[in-house]
Amino acid sequence: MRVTRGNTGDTSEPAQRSLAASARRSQIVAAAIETIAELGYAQASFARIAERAGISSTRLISYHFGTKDELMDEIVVEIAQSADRMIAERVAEQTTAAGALHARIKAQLHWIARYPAHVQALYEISMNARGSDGSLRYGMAASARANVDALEPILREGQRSGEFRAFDTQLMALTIKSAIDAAIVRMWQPPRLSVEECVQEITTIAALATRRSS
Amino acid sequence: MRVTRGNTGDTSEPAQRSLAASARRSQIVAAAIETIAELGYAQASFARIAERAGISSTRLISYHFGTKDELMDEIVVEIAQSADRMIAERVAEQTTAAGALHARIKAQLHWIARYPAHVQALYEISMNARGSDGSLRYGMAASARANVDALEPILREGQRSGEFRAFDTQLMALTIKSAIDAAIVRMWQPPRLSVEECVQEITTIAALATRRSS
Amino acid sequence: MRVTRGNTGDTSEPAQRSLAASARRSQIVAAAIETIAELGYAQASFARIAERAGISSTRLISYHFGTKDELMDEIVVEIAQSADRMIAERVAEQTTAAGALHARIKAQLHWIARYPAHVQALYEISMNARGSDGSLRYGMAASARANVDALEPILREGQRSGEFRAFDTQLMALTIKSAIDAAIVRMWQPPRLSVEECVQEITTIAALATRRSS
Amino acid sequence: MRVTRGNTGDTSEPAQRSLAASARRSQIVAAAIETIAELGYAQASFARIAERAGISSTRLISYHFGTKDELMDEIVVEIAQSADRMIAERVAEQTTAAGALHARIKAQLHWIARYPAHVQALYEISMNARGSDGSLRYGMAASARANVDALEPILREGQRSGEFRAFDTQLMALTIKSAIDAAIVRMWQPPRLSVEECVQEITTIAALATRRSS
DNA sequence: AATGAATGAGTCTTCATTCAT
DNA sequence: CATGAATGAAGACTCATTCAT
Repeated sequence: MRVTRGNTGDTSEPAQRSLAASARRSQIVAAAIETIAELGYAQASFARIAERAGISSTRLISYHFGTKDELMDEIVVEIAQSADRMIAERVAEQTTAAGALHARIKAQLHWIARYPAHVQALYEISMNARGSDGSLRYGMAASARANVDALEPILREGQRSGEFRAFDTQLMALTIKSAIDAAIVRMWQPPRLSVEECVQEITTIAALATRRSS
Repeated sequence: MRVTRGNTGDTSEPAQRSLAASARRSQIVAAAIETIAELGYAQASFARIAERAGISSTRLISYHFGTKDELMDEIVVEIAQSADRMIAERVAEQTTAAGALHARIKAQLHWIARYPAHVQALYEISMNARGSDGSLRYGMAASARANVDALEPILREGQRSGEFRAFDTQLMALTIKSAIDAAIVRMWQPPRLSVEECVQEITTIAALATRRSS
Repeated sequence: MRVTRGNTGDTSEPAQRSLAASARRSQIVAAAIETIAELGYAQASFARIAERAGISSTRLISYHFGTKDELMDEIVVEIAQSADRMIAERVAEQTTAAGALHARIKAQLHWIARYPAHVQALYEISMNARGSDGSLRYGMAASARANVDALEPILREGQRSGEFRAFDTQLMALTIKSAIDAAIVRMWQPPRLSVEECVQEITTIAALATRRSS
Repeated sequence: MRVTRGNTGDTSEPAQRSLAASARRSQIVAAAIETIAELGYAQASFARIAERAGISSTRLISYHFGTKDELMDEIVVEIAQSADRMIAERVAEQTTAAGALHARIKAQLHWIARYPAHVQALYEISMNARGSDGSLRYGMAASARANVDALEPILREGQRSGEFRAFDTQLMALTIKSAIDAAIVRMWQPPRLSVEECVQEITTIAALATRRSS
């Protein structure tokens, strides 16, 4: 991992990205996501990303994004927004904690089913991108954190309202998030389950694991 | 230019490793595990491994293991055996499926707590080691497969004996495995839970998710 | 470990070489030819070529040519063109087969005398450059083939017109080509013969070996 | 090419090879010849030779031969003796220069046809083996010299006796040697000529090129 | 907004040879 | 007669980044 020195020498890098990201930027981000998803983080060199993006020189990437880390930052944000757009609204309209939990699991699984490359890429990046000191740039659980952070309030609310039993909310949130990850494998590797089947199984497990014992 | 042709090139690789792996081999494997766990797979170069092992030249590694892939193979086997030694016997003495499931979760979590570097390293290797065609050498779920394969028979037996309800055994196995992974995060990242607390939480969840509804 | 996948790895190899090969490319090709001629193919490492070319890093070579094989391809083409430019026209103006044969031998020998390094380098490359399967990249007779292919039509025409006797045209072409190679030794190793003396001897031999017996 | 330092340290290398070369030595020499013939000089590493010889360690090679150069020396001698045994006697019984020339060409071609690997290996070694100063260890024409040195006396005798016309005997010897080399290509690369056909063609050419004009 | 040229550090692997026993 | 262990040098090639225009 290279020591990032300030790019003092460069004279003409676009100082502030325009509000509407340029087509070039999107093109590169898309190519990077595909490349990372397919070949893995370590193999996703500027050269291979450029090749997939159909641009002649890697210089365009560093021109638009500066360093590789900055490109990754943008990718992570892009993917997170993609998921949020699809998930948040479906949860908002729920009134009970159990309903919100169910809705969130369902929406999450549907997003995963729809954007497999995004899932893979986010995973690769969060597990491999490291700073110059060797530590993970996005944290080992970066891909998890967003989901966990969104799940925990639901769980706490369920406990407060009496819908859910007592348990460690953070670990339960992690477990549900992990169960969703498990469903990814079940959806992608034969013998495959459908999205709906996974939703059925996971929501059942979540319900059993969280509800007050009768 | 490289005439790829097995590793015939290595002058005199020890043809048959002695039954008790040499001290040097163990030393290198241990250093490699530590390096991978701390810095990640991509950063675990021969140079860094050699440095940690306290040997003068990277040549010693390729001398003993041939290629990096072969070193990784040995590490994976070593780690798997380490886990098996600790887990298998504790499960064997159980008579009920629920008991076996409980014992396995507990033993697994204790192994994880005891050998964190092994866990990390196995994870890094299985997620990053790739063959020349770009595919994962140990499969995306390699670190999972062993556990899943061990869990599923327990679940099926539980369904057969009537202890467990009906569910997709493979997905349930994956989910339990993932719940254990989730506990890893909970054990390692503050605010930390103790091993016993994790055992308590996870076994409860597993019991609730699998038992016949009353 | 190496993910062999074309030379996608090179960050930004110049996509399309400008029509007039850049000065740098020519400089490197020239240095490579000299190095190969003097030290032999196996010793002509990027490091030694770079040193002779007076460039700071071997990276410049792989930047401009990608791989060593591609550099060799360029050298071979360059040398072949050099020879063709000098030889073809002198043969074209001949009207008889005997005349053409004589002209070709003469032109070939003059080219050899003038570009000894090119001759040596072409020889070294064709005899040593090998593909990943171990086979010769340019064929054992690559340096010969061009000459043989040029000679054979002349010989066949001579037989057709009745100037020449019956013989195996391919073997005769090979023999004449080899006789020219023999003259190389005679020109370069003491006691030396002059180019003209060699022309005289070889054309005499060729004439005697091909003409219709009286 | 490594600077050969005296092997002062080694305590037990066989000081003088026994008169009858040991079976091990022959085995290694044979494996080396095959390896060089098939893969080329540069690829004929100790490791690959050992592999083909079926011995476990390259140490055996350096044990028996000291350095690679010494192994090559032995190979060259071995091959030269092989050829001499087969050729010399057939020439000796000739009484005329033309007869001797004919006999030598024939015997040479038959040896080539019979020991193709020896031919290839000798060629590879003479063209590639270099000393620490970069110069060819056996000379560019090493494989040629023996034949040339044997041919020239025949040619001079033929000129003295009046059988042959005036020509540069050294160049003629080289040319005939080269014509034989040409026949190698003709014998080994399709469309193939038989040995006898090659003998016929080459001896005809040699006769036409050398005899007194009528 | 884009591009060509250049670069130094780093990767794994291969090499013949030497030190021990 | 044989072998296991170790080694330093060198190989081609890949990497993200910077300098120019």
